[in-house]
Amino acid sequence: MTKTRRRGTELEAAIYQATRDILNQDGLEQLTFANVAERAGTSKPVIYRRWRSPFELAIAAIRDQIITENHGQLDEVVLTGQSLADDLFQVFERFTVSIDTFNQALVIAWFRHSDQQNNPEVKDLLNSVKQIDAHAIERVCQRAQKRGELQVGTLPRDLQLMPFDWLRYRVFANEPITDKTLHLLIDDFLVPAYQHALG
Amino acid sequence: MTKTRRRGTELEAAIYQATRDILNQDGLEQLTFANVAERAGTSKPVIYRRWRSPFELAIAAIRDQIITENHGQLDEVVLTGQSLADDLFQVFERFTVSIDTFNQALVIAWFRHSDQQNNPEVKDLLNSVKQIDAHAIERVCQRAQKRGELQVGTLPRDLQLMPFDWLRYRVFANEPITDKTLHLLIDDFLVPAYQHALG
DNA sequence: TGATTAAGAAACTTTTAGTATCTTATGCTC
DNA sequence: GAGCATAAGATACTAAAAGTTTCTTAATCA
Repeated sequence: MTKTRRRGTELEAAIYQATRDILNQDGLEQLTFANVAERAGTSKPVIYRRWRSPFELAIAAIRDQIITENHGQLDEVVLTGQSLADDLFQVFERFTVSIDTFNQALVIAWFRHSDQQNNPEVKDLLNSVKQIDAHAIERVCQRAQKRGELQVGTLPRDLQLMPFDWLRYRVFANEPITDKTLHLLIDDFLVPAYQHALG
Repeated sequence: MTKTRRRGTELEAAIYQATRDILNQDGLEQLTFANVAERAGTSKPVIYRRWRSPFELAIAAIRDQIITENHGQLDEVVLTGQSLADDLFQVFERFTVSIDTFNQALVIAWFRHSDQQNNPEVKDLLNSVKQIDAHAIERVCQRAQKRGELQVGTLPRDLQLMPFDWLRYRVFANEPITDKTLHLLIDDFLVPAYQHALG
């Protein structure tokens, strides 16, 4: 019989981890408070005291991961490419690592039929992620401008975010993302489009 | 007390309609057999006899709508544009009418954590929709080729489908789609990309 | 060291999903 | 048109899971 009890931040971290494990391994359908409690080695009331529903918990757990772990690094990737295309490839290769988690938040929002108006948590998450994505592209463009590949200027926000949207959609629709996919995106779409917009 | 009883196709149509109403108005979370039965003016056992779960019913109802009503018309849109950009606009404007329904199928697949391998119904749906979308683009390109705007050739499949993917993503992420959005997509992305690929 | 807070176990209540049974309307066959 | 097979729909039941309450005791802090 264990006499030790976790509490506070340590306990919450364990609950978040258990939540994400269930989401990734078994899917949203299996995300119940009972399952989370068992996996985190705690009990239902502990979880009920903190979150109102498995969905709130899921959003919190996803937020925790995106903000603290994965995504914050995207706009800090060290760019070493010799061209616009090279740099873009580096950004997107890093990006593909952490897509799944974010999509789950959107699926949850859809499932609950609550748009961002009703769901400030999801809205915040979305905005902070967009901010990071756009910044990564800005860095790439600035390097290309220094090289003389692009003229000076800033791309429209929707243009900046489009490749990220598309890659997320592919994951959502269960389409593979390979190096070839990324090269198609970069060579046939982005470089021509950027040159057209800043050319 | 009503003595009249619907059966067969008529009854199924009512159940499909009730299912879609619930999906659109209340979301997937509210899609239970009890709710569907009540809304369709029938009873639970009738529905249990035909479908195994609310998800199977949802896929069937969505399939019913996409195949029979909305989407089949996309590649039959009468194109009257004077340019590649005009024609593309006409296709996408028509496309935006029927996106929601399709995304719901993807959300359901995600929720159940079943990819297309496990879910032939979803796979079929996806493929038939992709076929239609790609064909619509092919028609537009052929017209542009006759006009001399593009060289002869066929775009890669992923390139053909990219704008549809992106628009679906925007709906999924609750981003607005306006005429301005479409013009950005067409003028800054597609036309340069198509000219690059067939230029 | 005593007081306060919160974790965790267990039992309980309530709700909902899923099933079984039965009556009777519908539509087909002879 | 009478009788028969099929399936709709009402009702009640069963089983499982969600959600809640209570209580004991570990952790933390004054």
